[in-house]
Amino acid sequence: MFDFDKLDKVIHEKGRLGIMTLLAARQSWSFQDLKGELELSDGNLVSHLRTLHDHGYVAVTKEILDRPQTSYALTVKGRKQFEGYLTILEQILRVGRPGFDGGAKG
Amino acid sequence: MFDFDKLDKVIHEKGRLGIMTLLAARQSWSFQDLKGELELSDGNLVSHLRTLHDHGYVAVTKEILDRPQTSYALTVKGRKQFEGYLTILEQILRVGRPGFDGGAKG
DNA sequence: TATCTTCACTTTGTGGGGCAAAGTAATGAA
DNA sequence: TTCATTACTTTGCCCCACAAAGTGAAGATA
Repeated sequence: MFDFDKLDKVIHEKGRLGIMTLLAARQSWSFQDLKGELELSDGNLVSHLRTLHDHGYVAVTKEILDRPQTSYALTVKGRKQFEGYLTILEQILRVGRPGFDGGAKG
Repeated sequence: MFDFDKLDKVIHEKGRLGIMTLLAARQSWSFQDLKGELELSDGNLVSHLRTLHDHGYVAVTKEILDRPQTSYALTVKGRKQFEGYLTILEQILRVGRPGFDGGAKG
């Protein structure tokens, strides 16, 4: 009926889902921009980004401009996984909307 | 940009998200049907259903036919909360798809 | 009656992980 | 040299998902 059990646990967590969605919407984000948009504590944000990096979903680029600035972007793998995740969200929307009948038994 | 931080924690858990989606798709589900569709252990399924019930999202009906049969259905509150959840999923789909530009800065 | 099964549920224990708070190294500004 | 900022680490707490095993009630079977 729908593959809810295939929802990627790495992505399916509010903080990381927020990060992944932003990274999917724009090529590159600085740490500060992510922090401003998501309202997570430093430690929390870093730790989610590390989790995503450890799974190969996010690439990290460190440089120093005026100040140190780390940038984050989706990897090919990350984008693919996120696409799969979005596909399941679409299933949920389709099934969960009134009017759907997935072979009702009673 | 999108209200990911408003995702209802009660709903945003794989097991309960599966339950809520099924309950939204059809008026009433027996315990056995839910179990068959979701492939959760008894204890796990009961505990998720209790959590949803404790939050007022799910109504429980007990009756005895051939065998004991408990049925579950969304309450008005549950449907409303789920609708709000789906709305955020739509935001995520819109923002997370290639081509979106939420006011890119770089 | 005694036994068995099914159903729905409870209890127990374990492990994982989100999260906040505080601390830190590196860099540049004042 | 003092301060602020950035990105990150460490520590600790607490919640909770999950599995496994046990329970009581009801009917079926013999």
